[in-house]
Amino acid sequence: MARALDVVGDRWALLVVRELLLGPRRYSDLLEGLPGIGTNVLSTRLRDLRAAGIVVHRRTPKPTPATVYELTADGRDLRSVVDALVRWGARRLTAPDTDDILDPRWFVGSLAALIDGKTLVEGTTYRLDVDGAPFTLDARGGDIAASHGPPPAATATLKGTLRDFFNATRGDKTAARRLVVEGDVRAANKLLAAMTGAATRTT
Amino acid sequence: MARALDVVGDRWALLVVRELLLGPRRYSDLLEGLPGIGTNVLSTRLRDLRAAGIVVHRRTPKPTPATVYELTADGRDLRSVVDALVRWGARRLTAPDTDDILDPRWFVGSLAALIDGKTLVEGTTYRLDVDGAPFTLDARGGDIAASHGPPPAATATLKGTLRDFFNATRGDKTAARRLVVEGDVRAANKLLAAMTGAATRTT
DNA sequence: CTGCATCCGCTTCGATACTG
DNA sequence: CAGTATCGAAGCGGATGCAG
Repeated sequence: MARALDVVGDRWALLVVRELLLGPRRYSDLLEGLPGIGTNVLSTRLRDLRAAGIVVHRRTPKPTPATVYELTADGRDLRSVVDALVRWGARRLTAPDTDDILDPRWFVGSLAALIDGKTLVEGTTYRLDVDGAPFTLDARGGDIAASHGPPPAATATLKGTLRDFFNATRGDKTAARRLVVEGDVRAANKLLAAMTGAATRTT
Repeated sequence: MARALDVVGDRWALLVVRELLLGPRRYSDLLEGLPGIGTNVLSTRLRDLRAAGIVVHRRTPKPTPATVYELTADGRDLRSVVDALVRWGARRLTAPDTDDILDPRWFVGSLAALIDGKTLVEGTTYRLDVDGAPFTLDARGGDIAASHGPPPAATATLKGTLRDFFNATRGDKTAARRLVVEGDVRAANKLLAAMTGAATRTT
């Protein structure tokens, strides 16, 4: 464990990994996704994570010149660590302070960790539109992989505000009913059922 | 996750938790179990962890006056986080450097995280004597709980040097055969089989 | 505009020394 | 044994500068 903490024990390392678990991101995306990190710290973290073989950066000269950072296979394996932290931290999140949950990305990432993927049908792909931002939820191998951006093809789509999504995970069925469902209604209801109360479950 | 890291994201916090997962410990035990921590940092961490409801300290006036620190239920739940880190870090532990693995406590704690508890018989209690230090391994609920000290009653006992134990987890069958088995041989062999190659498995 | 590097004030760390 | 006090060094958060 000490070896693991040598690599991802720094204050921001796991938060950077968490951002990249949703898909590749640019330097400035990471900066705004990690409020308060400071540009020097981010560049140092990225360099360290790159040296540790957790992150790679790649240029995308296709449409616009930019560099994106993404996780290696080793980095993606940190999802078990991130998920464990999310699950443990979710129970201590007693008060849904208005300032606490700001970013749809954070919500979707946590959601994937909190839902029991085994209650969903293997291979189902969901599209979530949270405050207008599209995300993909993929049920495979008994757990759920989240990524930003819309899926090529979705089994079902859920749309709604971040607040309604959030309250739904805390057991608010009224909020859950406010979410707009499209596509396979049966599949959507399975996800809704799994979501409901996800943040308050002990497991 | 940010909330979780607020509490256990500090440099030594999870290492302190890891020590206490093996059972209650005194201040000076923790100091020597965490090389390089510095007494002021330890006292600060313990105060913070106590304020967060993860650790409590209790006086034991029975035989000798001393203060022991132990985890609350919330603190014990961090085992999933610690185990995830151990499993992730184990694969990066390529070289079995002679200086890397020093403490039998660290080995036993990692072992419990790396073994698949479902291959053992529910309720089995093992005693491990590693370099003469006794430990308890309890198979319950599909995973394995490790603690320091001998069990009241053991189904089987394994004795050996730390090096032999360690090499056994890396697939060295010669080292595994050097371990002395007492008690229920069938149960002991189940554990040995689960141990063998535990550190190199991908899962 | 993106992807950093540099400087600066401040907190925290690690080590040592000291006390109830 | 169980910490507190002190101190230099390192790292963090923030602002700014700057090349591609």
